[in-house]
Amino acid sequence: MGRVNDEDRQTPLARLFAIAYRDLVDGLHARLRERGWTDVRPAFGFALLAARDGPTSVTELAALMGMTKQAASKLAAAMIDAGYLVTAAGADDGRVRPLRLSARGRRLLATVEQIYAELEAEWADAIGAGALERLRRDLTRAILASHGGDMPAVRPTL
Amino acid sequence: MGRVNDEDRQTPLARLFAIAYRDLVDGLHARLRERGWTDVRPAFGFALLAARDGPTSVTELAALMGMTKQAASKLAAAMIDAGYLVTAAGADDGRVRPLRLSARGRRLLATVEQIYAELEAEWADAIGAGALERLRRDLTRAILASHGGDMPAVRPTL
DNA sequence: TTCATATGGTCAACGACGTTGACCATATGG
DNA sequence: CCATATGGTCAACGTCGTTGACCATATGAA
Repeated sequence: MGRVNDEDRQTPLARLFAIAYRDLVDGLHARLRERGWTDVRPAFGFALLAARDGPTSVTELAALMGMTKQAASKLAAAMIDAGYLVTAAGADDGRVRPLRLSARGRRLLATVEQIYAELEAEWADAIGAGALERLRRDLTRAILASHGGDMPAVRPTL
Repeated sequence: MGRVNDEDRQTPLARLFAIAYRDLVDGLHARLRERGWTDVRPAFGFALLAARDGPTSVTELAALMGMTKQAASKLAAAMIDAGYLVTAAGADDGRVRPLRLSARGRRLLATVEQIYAELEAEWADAIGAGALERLRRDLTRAILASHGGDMPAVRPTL
């Protein structure tokens, strides 16, 4: 007793976050594959959410995901290729090309939301629903506090 | 009141983890740059920790970081190139090439630990030390629970 | 109207980083 | 002494993001 060994050292938060994130993302995509969605790339998830409530645009996507317009443009192209997004007409501004979910995209989104709910439910089983909500609340608070009250992009925009 | 808008929907845990992780990692590297460490790549951090308490090896590195031996080999080469690691002789097993911290690597590690402590202290200021430890405990518990009690690699080994 | 400037979006070249596959060197147990 | 496992490297490739150059449309001011 009293000796500080490796295990006594607290695991760095960064490591915990990295592990937790990959757990969820890998779990999601593993289950998607099990259910026949074999061409869903990890980056698709957040883009689907962005288009959930209405058309997005390349620039919006870029801001949400904290990447350049060029990268967002490639991502959108890949998702259009895969049949999850379609470019829609009808923007007031002639420069923007609205992106919206295709029928298949809506089906994927529904599946993603269902699987994701399962994953969070499993976390709740593991540590208790109360602890899970506490975790979400603490984490949200910490992030908001260090960003002046705004929820930042998935990756901070550089 | 009563209307469910975007902000009422709970932010997915995965998104929170992704943001939190990048916050810490980017914060660390930004401050390293400020202090003159300009050639530190994000992947170096966990490798430094691996070599903290004694020599590692490419295979150990690979296991810790959840990547292939080949990728770990490249990472080690980059860190040797940059002068943070040295290959040491003196393994019982003639196949392994022990990796240990150079003097410069030890100085970097000390700086990283100091900055990292600052970052966690800022989180503690933001949400309270108690809440931060609670967060760490809940998260650790959740991860361990879904991995049969072992702390997994940063990225799950495939 | 017209021009300067800002903004949405694309194309092309490149770089960082990981993967697979083939291969060599050393251990280790019949 | 050989079969097999394990530590490590080299080479080719894929994914995904970046920078830089560029085009098209808006917008405000002269």
